[in-house]
Amino acid sequence: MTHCILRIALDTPLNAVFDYRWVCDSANEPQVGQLALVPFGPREVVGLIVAVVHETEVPPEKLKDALGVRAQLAPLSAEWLALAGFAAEYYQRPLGEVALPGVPKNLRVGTTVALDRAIKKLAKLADAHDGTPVNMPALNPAQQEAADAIGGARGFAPILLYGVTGSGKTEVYLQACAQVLAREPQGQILILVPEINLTPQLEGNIRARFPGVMLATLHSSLAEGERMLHWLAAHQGQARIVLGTRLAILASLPQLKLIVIDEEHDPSYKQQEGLRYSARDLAVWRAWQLKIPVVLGSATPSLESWHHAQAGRYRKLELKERAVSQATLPAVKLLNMEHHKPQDGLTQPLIDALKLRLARGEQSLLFLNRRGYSPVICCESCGWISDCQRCTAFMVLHKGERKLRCHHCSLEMRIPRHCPTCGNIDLQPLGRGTQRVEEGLQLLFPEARILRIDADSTRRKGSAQEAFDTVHRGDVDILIGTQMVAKGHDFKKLTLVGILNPDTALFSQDYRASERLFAQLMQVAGRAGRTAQADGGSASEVLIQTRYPEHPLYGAVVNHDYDRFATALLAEREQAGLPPYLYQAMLRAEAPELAKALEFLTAARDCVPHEGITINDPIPMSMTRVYNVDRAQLLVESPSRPALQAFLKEWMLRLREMKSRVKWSLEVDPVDI
DNA sequence: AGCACGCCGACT
DNA sequence: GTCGGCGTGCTC
Repeated sequence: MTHCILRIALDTPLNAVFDYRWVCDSANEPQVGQLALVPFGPREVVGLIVAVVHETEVPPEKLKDALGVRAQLAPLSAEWLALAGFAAEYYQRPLGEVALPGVPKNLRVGTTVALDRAIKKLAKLADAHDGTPVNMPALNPAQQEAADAIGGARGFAPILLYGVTGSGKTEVYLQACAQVLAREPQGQILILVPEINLTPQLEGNIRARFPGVMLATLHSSLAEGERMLHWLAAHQGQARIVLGTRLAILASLPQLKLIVIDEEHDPSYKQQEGLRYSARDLAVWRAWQLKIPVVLGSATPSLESWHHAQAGRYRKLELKERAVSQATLPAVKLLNMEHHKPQDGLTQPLIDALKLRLARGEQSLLFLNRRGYSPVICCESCGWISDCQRCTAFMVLHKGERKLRCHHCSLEMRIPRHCPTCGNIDLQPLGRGTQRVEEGLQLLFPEARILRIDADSTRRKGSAQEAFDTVHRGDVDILIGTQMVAKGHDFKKLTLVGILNPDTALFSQDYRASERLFAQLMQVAGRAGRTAQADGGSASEVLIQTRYPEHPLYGAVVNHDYDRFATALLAEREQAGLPPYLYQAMLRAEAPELAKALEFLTAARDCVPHEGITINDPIPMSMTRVYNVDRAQLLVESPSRPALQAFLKEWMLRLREMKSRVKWSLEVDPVDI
């Protein structure tokens, strides 16, 4: 019996590893990659063993004994540790903060009963390794070519699968998966989707197609017991297909042979708090590390991926046709709101188009990315508007609940009967959200079955699914919704899409806004006409109400021309010196007083030399105050990623030394500027 | 980040 | 007299 020292990463913002004593004979030492229970301050926590050594600098009186090693669990592989290590370094966070949050909570507590139970349960399940697919539909030639290219790819192979909405990308993934499963008897496949709740049919499709393989899902709304089981099934190599959201990119997958990122342009692949990683970027790194193919699928690829494809670094596979023969892309028309004055937010041509669909028994979808009744109310006589007391934002009118609500801090108040400043009783709603459009529709079409789907109408768990089921059953004539309705769904009877107020994003300060708007419009337009019309006649259409019909973005949407739009946008980015031609990081600070936040950022700007790095001036964030805290930001740029990385590493050391009381955080490759 | 320790205001 | 406010300091 001797002692060894376990060097352990813990889930704490402290940028350090911690050493613990452990009694073991030298033949039976714990292994790197195992989890261990240790005392940490007044608590007991589970950490990750990153080294087993025999000496330590830590003075003996500080050194504590580890309490236990999770020996039942196979160590996390060296490759997985390297992935976590890379992410930690790249995003400038401590290793423990990257490696541990993805580990199921039941593995991170003092007791191992849940772990032992899960291991036993999985051992009972027969190893389902028969990758033979059933009911494989025939592919069209372009789909077949893509599936074969992915299935046949060897080594590191980043592939951009660029296919119009409805072109059958999912079928390509599934058949490529079938090829990989057949070739690699133990191989695992990771499929990432933006939001699992919006793609419930994908899980069903995979299960139905591959009845002989174990499928595990990983996403944030899993119950703890399930999360444990699924994580373990992936870690032990039993689950051969893992379907998950961005957090699944950090799953332990010892036999990983293929990664698929569906809708790779989707902003939800970027984590927006804590460790701000891009699951898409980590997926490409992971594929590179393991020398395996990675498929990035989209109808509107991110400019980053498009740029890589144009430069030949990614292989581009294109699906130009809709998969269902006779299902054509919808005709997109712009309705100039200067010519057609809207009533209740709807122009006459759109109203007529809705009438036509009602008469034909077809479905319509109205898209308005703004929930609530109206985004603000104001007093007509003194100009008072419904500002939030705690945020730089308006209180949104929710008429049904008779409340004003701030969408940023959730502050609620009753609708004032009269103006709080001048007493005038004539308070007017300004602008319109989905609730107000719904109300207008009910007046215009009293006989129609109208359904609203947004975050407010689907707050109860499972209610979103119920709502979508209602639409799929055909029990809805007009669907009005926010971006929730834009993704994924195949509405068979849908032949009209109306887009109500997209103009605001055209003139945003954020240079990525137009890229996002374009993707969103293409996505929602793609909901229409996904099935062949029986009579062949009732073509589907998309009507966009705008004040700027001459804007090139709309021109590109009308022509379904992502290619040209992306090329133009990339040229602009290159000329303006913006990503992907430049690498960025954002330092953000928050404090009760804006001046304190700005002061910190100014000090940060000057605290370290920065040759080859551009540090901009600190500025207040566009929404400066949220929940009584003022926020400011400092943008750092460099044309060289390694140079930026080297600078950030040094910078973080200095900033931590500053011991400022201001709360700050760094985001590498920021998406919201 | 947690969590404890520590030293000053309004309550049973 | 104490409950508790959040400043500051530590975690192998």
